Amino acid sequence: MAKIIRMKNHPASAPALPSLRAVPLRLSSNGQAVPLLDEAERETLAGIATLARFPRGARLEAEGERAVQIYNIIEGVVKTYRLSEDGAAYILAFLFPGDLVGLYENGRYVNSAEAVTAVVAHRLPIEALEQVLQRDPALNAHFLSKACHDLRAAQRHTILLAHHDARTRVLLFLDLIADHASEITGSRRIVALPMPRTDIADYLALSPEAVSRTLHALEHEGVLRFISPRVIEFDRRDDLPSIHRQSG
Amino acid sequence: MAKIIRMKNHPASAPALPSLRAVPLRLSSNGQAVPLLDEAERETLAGIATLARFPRGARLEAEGERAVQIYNIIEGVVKTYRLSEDGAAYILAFLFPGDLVGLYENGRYVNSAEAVTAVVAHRLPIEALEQVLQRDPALNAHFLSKACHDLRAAQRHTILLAHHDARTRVLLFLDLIADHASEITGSRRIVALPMPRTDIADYLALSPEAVSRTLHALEHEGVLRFISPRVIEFDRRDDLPSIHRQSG
DNA sequence: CGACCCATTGATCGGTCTCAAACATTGTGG
DNA sequence: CCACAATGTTTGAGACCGATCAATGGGTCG
Repeated sequence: MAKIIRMKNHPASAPALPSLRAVPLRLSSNGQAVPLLDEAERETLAGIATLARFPRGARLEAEGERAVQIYNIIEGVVKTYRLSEDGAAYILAFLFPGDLVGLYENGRYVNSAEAVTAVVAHRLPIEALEQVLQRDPALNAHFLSKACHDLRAAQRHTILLAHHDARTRVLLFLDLIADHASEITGSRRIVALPMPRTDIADYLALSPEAVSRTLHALEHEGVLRFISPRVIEFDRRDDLPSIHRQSG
Repeated sequence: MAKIIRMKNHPASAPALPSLRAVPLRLSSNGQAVPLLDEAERETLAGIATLARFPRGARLEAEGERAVQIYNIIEGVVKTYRLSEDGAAYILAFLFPGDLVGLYENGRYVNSAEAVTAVVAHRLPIEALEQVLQRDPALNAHFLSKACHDLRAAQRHTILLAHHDARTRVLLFLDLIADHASEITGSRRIVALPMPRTDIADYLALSPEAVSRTLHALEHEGVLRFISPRVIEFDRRDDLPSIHRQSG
């Protein structure tokens, strides 16, 4: 059961148009993430996009490579990471449908990216994308909103790591992942963890053993319940510091 | 000695125009941070900006406040942070001249910001700024570049925190701060630390005691030398994992 | 010169890492 | 359909490192 539960139905013959999901900068009704692009903007992006499919474990890009394209995820989960010299991985983010993959600097990718599950994505050539953004200020503004959204997400990750105890980190992680891959079932939520424990550990800066121990300690506390190793029933704790919530 | 060493000379009567510093997205000669804006763009921003001065310790904005303006730092150092319920602070970034302060979401500031030193900044009203960006796609693209730059900086912070040992965190911090506030003196560099140990600790997710101990341990190793508690002579170590360097 | 903030140092405690091994799950081929 | 292999996951025991609590020392500014 390694696939996201909340999966949209879309026939393989007609994949969804490009889409950016983010919490808007301006005041909106609720502080939740919403699709930023209107139909015309999605069509504009589709005009320069080609479809790409990746099996689980495939690498979308590598740190230091010349950046020629970015990806817009339609379906599946991607992780971005860096490798240290001793082989340890530092996972920077898990990316979901509506996210962009391919942050670059000085013409080269900053991070590596790998498919955690099977992934379908739009491939957007950088050259064409920059021209489109230059001609369409509103679209450019949406990419700026998305960048700000990702910056806030990175800051939440920072705050997660700033907590010393494994318990808080794991709870914050579950809270984070539940926003993307969960399904409400009565008063509790079923949360699917698309990635192995090692990836969770590399994201939380914990050992896989500590992740496992902490999850089971939380089960004994009654905070969550295992349905399978990758699927848990989880009721968001309200005693988490409000500082970590999506919309402050 | 709490002020930045590498300080530009500018008469108080004619403050510098707004400026954005970042590593460009596109391939450039060296991978270093450079001013993004040309003279016309700086004048455009100056047209909507008003000058603001803050003494050390002044708060520029608070988490949750309605966002009406952002700041472009001309001189001084600002920290952005969040407070947890028990009063602990999580410092997310130290910001320097050429940086922007005031990340917001859903119309409200995400973080609090406070002047670490005396600060001079341009106040940019959000409403006017968005109109200017809408009319000037190139300027908009530069703000996108800056957002990507800040995202990469946040990821570097994440990787810093992912390291377990205090020694590595402190070395990475010194490397980071040296890019902004250092002066070459022969083969070594004089690095000024504008902030107290408690702020360093809150940025590194260490206790102030651990920061102090680690700095002195590094002095005993010969990696650095104290000139005063806030000024050290520091030669960038080459045995740091390359993963952390500014340009990969 | 004194008061306050900041920085440093010391001892104990606790939590996570590490190393090691058993167990479960998934996918594959006979 | 079952046996097997390869991941992936869980559990256990001891060592290490930074947090914590407490107290002293130093700098700076009024």
